[in-house]
Amino acid sequence: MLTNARLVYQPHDHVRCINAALDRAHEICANANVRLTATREAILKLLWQSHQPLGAYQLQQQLAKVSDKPIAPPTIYRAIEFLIELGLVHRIPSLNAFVGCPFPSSDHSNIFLICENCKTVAEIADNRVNTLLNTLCDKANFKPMSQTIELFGLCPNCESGDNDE
Amino acid sequence: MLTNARLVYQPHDHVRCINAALDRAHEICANANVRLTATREAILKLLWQSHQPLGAYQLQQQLAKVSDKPIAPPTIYRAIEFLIELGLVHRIPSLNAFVGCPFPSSDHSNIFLICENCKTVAEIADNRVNTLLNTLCDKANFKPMSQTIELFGLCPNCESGDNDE
DNA sequence: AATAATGTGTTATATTATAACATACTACTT
DNA sequence: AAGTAGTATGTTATAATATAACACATTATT
Repeated sequence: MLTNARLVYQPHDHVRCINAALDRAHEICANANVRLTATREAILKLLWQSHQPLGAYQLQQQLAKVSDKPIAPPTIYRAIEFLIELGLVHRIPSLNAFVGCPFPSSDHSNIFLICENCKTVAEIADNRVNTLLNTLCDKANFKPMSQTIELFGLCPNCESGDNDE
Repeated sequence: MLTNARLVYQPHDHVRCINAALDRAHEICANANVRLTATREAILKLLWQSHQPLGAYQLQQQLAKVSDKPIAPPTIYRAIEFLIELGLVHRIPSLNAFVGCPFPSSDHSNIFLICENCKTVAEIADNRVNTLLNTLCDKANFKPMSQTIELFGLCPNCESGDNDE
């Protein structure tokens, strides 16, 4: 099992998250021989500012603060698309929002723990889940290609009464 | 395990699907002491016309053919909300669309098999999945409340080369 | 029939996402 | 270094999805 849950739910040095993510991104882009342009990197960085997913228009607003020129939605969506294709970012469909992937090079079971209170999202990858789902698909004669598993509930901080918003 | 996959992927008497769904709906509404109004019933019926999810505006168009008056989005969304709350309908977040639930009274693991070719959606409920996911949540100290599991791939008909659109 | 509760109509608008075409940048070739 | 193909972004407009706010209608109950 692979997860960033422990980290996400604890106070931690967030700069390290960001730097680690950017390092991974540079490496992955280099290997894939594609360009991590300024806009793309800026968006990835913004997505790692917290463990709460951001929508495209939130990203636009945040970018406006950083950059001098306003950036229009198509550019945002293009950059997001790029990052998703490389596995660096996930879309959380039920939130219409995007979050950085903590283990972009690993197998993706794409299990998201979404806190309904503070909106924090942690991710899990677990082979047993994939195995089990594959078994179910087999029985149904369904050939799975990709998946998104969204679990909604309360993170440890919010369940214990904290309001960590 | 509970699923409608076999049924969905085979030619079948569709009128029975619809009638069964409406019967269940009437019963559930009666038990809950809420009203299955004409609009709500019409929308549920439309959602059972096929096993392909429909968006709110598709529902609106279909309704326009049936009803005399045009029905505005808020009414559609209200009816959908009602049906979802009763467990009669699911939202498929990645499609922004809605589909009838084949076993509204049972435990919901909410596993959707979404065919990327013909868009057909089958549903599975399986306790092992829930058990496993609960175990993972426990380890992460996350308290799950609800979930949506979307599996994208090819249904048996589309994988075998048919184009069952 | 009066009333409260529930459901729908109506208008406007918010939010999310993409199409289509123009321009700019990058890397490679010669 | 200039030309060129490929890639990335800018720009404008608009499509698609969803909801807010308030008015009116219907239903159930007394």
